[in-house]
Amino acid sequence: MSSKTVLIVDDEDAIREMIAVALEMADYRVIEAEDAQTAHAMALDHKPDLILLDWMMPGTSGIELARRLKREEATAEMPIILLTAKGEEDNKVQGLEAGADDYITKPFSPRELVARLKAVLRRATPPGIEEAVEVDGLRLDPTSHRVTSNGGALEIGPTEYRLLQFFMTHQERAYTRSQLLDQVWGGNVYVEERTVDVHIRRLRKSLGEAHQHLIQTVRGTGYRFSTRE
Amino acid sequence: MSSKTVLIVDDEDAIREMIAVALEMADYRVIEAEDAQTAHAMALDHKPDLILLDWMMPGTSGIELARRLKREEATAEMPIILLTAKGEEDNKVQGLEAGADDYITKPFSPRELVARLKAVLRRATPPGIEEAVEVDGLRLDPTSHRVTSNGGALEIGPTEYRLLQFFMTHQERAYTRSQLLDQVWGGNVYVEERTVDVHIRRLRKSLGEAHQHLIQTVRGTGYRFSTRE
DNA sequence: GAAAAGATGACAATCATATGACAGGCGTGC
DNA sequence: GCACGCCTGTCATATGATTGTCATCTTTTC
Repeated sequence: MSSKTVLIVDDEDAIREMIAVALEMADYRVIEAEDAQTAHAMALDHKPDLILLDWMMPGTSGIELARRLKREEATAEMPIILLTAKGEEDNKVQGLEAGADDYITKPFSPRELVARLKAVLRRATPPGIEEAVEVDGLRLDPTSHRVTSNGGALEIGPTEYRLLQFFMTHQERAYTRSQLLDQVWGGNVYVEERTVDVHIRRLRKSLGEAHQHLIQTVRGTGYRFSTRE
Repeated sequence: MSSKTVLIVDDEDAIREMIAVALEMADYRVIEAEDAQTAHAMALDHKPDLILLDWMMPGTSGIELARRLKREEATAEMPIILLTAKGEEDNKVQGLEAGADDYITKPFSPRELVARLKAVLRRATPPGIEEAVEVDGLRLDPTSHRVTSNGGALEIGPTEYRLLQFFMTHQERAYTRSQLLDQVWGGNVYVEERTVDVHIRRLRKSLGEAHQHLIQTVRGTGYRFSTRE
């Protein structure tokens, strides 16, 4: 799962640092800006997935920046969370009007910050709709996350599920072990190529007699999912 | 019966107010938004039972918002009634195409508004919200707010009840912890994802031997309610 | 038949989920 | 106002599934 990038905009080093640490621990990538000007440029350059914006800053204020970002098409979709000192309730309305997606009052706990950030990100990224694939009575349904063989549910591990999903959406084509590692395991993991063999075996086992012929060995190359032959 | 929540979206304060009063008299809970942005957020956060949407608004228009709401899964099921100025008959087609469930022409009487609103709500209320759902001898009856297993009443906490209700009305589908938090806890609460595990356990415990197999773990993903396997 | 490539079974480390316990919050009844 | 019990969310720990690797066996190729 690729981690999300968060842009922190605050004029105080200490606060930026504190937030950055909290977010990095929660496995987000973090970029920082200490004024609105820089922040605006970074938003355009790095396209962060979310912006944490301090309300009060010297020069262009946070809320002004929020408005500006929402006005421009390139940045309008980026969710914004405003940070503000306590007890400024009317700011809240103003903030949400400016297009902020959420609003956190200082002081806040790292836990709260991360939780709300997650919630906002979740809302901003509607899950893609995936369709079921069916071949020869073998059916993989991403919605229920289930694989059935002629109607009967199959026992299948997470990796084998991903492997099968990849194969079923890329049929009739041979892949090397290396390609499969990239596609199914993800770009930069370090595992032995032979490991693919093992998972292929596990997948075949899971598929059972009825369908294991669909996973074919291509000698000297790798594997292929095919209904033919 | 718990009263329904209606989200009013209109840029004119006076109109919102007028409608709000009418609806509150008819015993609906009312929330308001004056632009599409806010409305979208509120729809996600508060999960209103129905949305009253002004056709013409500055910025994102009503119809655009309608389309967006229908496109996203979390809001697709919410019925929408479009409000529009008189004599724009062709809007009607466009509106219904965008997924609106009904269409009211301004000016309208409060009586008419409430009547059509009721009608739409009646039509739109899916089973499980008002009607009982039953699966394999496990029965959840929203009217009496009661769960029975082969006739015998079950001890079940509020959260577990909502969780079960959600599951029974969304069967054969895998949900991540995150999605369950959104759907069952509501969009704006911040709790640990692991908390879901605990409530799943409590729910399973409540269901007892007879039915706990219906709540299935989908390793690496989340949980699923299913009668199969 | 020998070499090369793939299949298979076993295994230990790792990771995700299940479980039990606990403390704070909330409402109820006294 | 106060004690009580229920519900919740969180944590630490237990349990069990999954993963990557290796050694060994089988098949294919020439």
